[in-house]
Amino acid sequence: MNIKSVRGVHDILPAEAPLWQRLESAARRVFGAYGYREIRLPLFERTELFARGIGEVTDIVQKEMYTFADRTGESLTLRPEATASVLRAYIEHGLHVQPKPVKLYTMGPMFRYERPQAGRYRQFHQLDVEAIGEDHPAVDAEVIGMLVRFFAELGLADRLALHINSLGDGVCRPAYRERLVEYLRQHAARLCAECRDRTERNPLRVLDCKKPECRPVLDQAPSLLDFLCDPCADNFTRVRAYLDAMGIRYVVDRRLVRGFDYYVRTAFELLTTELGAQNAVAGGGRYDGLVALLGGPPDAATGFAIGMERVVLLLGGTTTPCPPAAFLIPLGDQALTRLLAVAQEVRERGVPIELGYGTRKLRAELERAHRLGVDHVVIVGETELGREEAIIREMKSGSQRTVRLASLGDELAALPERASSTGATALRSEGAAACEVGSAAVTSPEHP
RNA sequence: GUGACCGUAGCUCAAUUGGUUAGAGCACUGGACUGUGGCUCCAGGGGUUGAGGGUUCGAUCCCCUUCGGUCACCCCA
Repeated sequence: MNIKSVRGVHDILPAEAPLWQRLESAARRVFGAYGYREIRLPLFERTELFARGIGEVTDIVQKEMYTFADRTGESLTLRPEATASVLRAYIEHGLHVQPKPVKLYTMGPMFRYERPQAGRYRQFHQLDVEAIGEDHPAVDAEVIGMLVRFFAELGLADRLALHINSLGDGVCRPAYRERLVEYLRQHAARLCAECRDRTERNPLRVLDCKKPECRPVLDQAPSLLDFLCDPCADNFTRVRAYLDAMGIRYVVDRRLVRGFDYYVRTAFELLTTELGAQNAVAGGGRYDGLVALLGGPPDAATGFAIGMERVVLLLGGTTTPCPPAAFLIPLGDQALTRLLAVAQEVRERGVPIELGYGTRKLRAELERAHRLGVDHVVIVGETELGREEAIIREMKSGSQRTVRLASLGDELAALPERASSTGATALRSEGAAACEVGSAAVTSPEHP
């Protein structure tokens, strides 16, 4: 039996990889402009880190972690999210001595043992951002502004809605929670079984229930926003004022909640209606208690995570490779030897070259060149070799010219540039179909 | 973890109530066309019908199990 990939994981094939490169380069560009620096982290940590950092009673820790014992018997876990690792590194390497806030981003795969579904996988990827050591509401607004800018950069701004809320803090939330539980118990008869159960376990999440029969009760439920203590209310007002000043549109969504106690005040999500049940493309908020909980200084922190698969789904489509500048067709072994050397030289100069291997008929090679979409083809057979010449054929017109074999490299390097030399996206000269060059595409200094 | 639907070639899909050698298009390779592409035609390579078991003279089709996919619940990115 053939070996197949594991459930819930997927390969990112060449047709799709340029989309990911586009995401990654947009992230580096945008986050860099806001002063964020990349941190690269291990994919697994001691299980204890996640158990403490995410919360023992959460679904993630209770049933979704990829946990295993290494050879010494120590319990390790593939990271289900990045925040705990970022903070662990922040504490472990004393990054807290740097000017605050310490602004970090990281990206890569996360692992959760869940049933796969549209926009949800067992190995998935996140872009993760954390601003640590500053509790000013402007940091929340600034981080949200960066998130919005990132999606604007990708052309997705008008397909996403920004929802924000305030979760209060350790002073005002307990009082609200008590009040909410009281209300939910009163109206338990009109709630679904799940909501009745959650009323005791995790009352804030009840507000999240999507079942229509629960809506009337939940819509009338007391709102956390009405219970915010003065400092939290002021904080939320200021966050919104900053967002308004930046011209960022949002809706205050009082159903937006977080499961863990260390989340305080600002919470936000970017939502879409285009991905089925998985409507959150990015989510974040403030978690002032977490650094201390993990054994660090009492530093405040705020941040967000972007689900990369979900962004790629929104971007949609696939890409076709950009054609090389020229296709070299040797006829026979001797010609191949010469053209291989020429190709090596021209590629050194950053010009993409495709090369035949002299094993097929000229006709077949030309057909292949045509299908690759190349503009120029070089033909060198016995005749040309004998004269130290090469034929350069312009495919569209069919016109050919003969050049000295010795100067073929210069001729090829001087071919008009088709691909955009700046971005990761270029248009084919035919105009219709877009093609992609790798984000590492090089333009040689001699040919800007 | 629960539920529904679905697995046939690299891709998109066929295959009479269960019927003998599982087909087509696209893609790939070659030929018609000895060293000159786009069009056309022909041919070829490719499949343990996801896997395992069962019923049957006979299973892609019916049954069971399992793996995977899709969607939803749960939860989240």
